[in-house]
Amino acid sequence: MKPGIPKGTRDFSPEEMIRRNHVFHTIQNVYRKFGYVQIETPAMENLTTLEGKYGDEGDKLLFRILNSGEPFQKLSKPAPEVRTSEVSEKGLRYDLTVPFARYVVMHQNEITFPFKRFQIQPVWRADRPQKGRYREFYQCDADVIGSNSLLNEVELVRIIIEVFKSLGIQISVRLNNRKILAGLAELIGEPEKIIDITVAIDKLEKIGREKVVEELLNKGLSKDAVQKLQPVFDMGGDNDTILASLERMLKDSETGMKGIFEMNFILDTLKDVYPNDIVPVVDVTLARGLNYYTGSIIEVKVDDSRSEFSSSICGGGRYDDLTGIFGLPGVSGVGISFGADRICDVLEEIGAFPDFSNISTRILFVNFGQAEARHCLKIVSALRDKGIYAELYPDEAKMKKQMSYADSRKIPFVALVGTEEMKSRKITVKNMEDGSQSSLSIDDLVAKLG
RNA sequence: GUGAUUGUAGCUCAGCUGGUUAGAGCGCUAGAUUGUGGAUCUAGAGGUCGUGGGUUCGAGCCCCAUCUUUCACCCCA
Repeated sequence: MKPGIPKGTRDFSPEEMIRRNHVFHTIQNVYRKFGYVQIETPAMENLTTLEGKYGDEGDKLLFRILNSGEPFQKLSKPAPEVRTSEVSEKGLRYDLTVPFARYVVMHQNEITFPFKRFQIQPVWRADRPQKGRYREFYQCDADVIGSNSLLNEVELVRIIIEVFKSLGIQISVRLNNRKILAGLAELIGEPEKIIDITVAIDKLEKIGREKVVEELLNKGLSKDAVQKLQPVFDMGGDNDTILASLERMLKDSETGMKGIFEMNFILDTLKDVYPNDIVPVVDVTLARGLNYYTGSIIEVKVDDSRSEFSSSICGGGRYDDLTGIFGLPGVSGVGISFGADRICDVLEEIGAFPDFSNISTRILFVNFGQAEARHCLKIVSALRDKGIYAELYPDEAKMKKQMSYADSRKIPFVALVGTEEMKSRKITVKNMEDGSQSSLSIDDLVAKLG
């Protein structure tokens, strides 16, 4: 049998894992610094938990797990009409936010609100893989649930900026508010078409004004309604200009005005508290597909001359009632999610990973035979007790082979302890970089490597 | 789901309009060098040409199907 792995999944080599862990640890450290605590949830959830939370597209991309116990046994042979629900009741998680909402409801009596949790785990989507798109990928989520304060939004933006500063990636942050989009839909008298409108508007930059108008008309909007959206197409300038013109448009929409207020609050607070940070850009065209967002919407893209990466690498927003469907209404949450795999792709592309050579074994002991190996193991053990990464070559192989092993592992020192050294209680240490050799006591060696 | 694209040695890839025994570089193994890695030289191992059908006297090359790779659309981290 020829080995293989499912489409859109990947193996990670030791070198890649070092890099990936660097990203995970950087994000995790920032989360911890801001008071977030970690949880994990199962890879699979009940389909009832997952379905209907991500829109029609999302449901299509859910990986469904076949029930165990031969679910097809009772079915007739030639492709019977069978409802998915009859053969599958579990699915792999599509994101971390919905399972988190489920977690909050199930554990509401143990949780002290506001609850600030982070979660770093893989998610699965049955997408067609392409650039920056995998069927298994890691999300690094931080959410605050049980607090309406806009200070949470402010904090999350600050976290984003700190993370990417630590990683060394230049970014741009875009900010929008679902209430503004709802206000616009209200304004043109098509409040129930908010999703269609936002999805179309989102493409403005990509496909241009005419195509967007065409798409809106196709979705059943009247010419008059589309005409009313014109100011949105023309919107430009700095944040204040955009917000001012939105205010003119939405002055009669209570929801819309609330969205504008929220945006202003977040931007003003950021400017006041973090005057040196990059400023999020107000962007009415930012839609984000996830159906459950109700307030702020955040998206981060790479803005680095060294990178061509155009997909978003972090996103988030506020959802006012995600726990409601699980039976805990009136609890608002807001969160962000870093796409670790895409971030790794970007770091790779721009060569911004730190140098991780030499973080493993520092010294390898050559194996000359049973008695020598035993003697060396004692020294190795003493070194490890001092916190020095050391290892003994397990086989009594040829010198060349053992040296090559050290070389390919980039181990900087090799210890040669044969009968001579055992007698004199010394260790011959070879520096693999310059080839120099010296004869040292254990204490000298500890001092050299420690 | 739609439209393209890819698959030949462990890796990166050649392989002419279909024509004898499918090649190279790197890597690997052994030796030159039995207590010294990288550099050099020599030798060697390694392939059902993604898979299954078809066309043909003859298929790595043409046709069909399928899987896989990569990319765009849709959507998204």
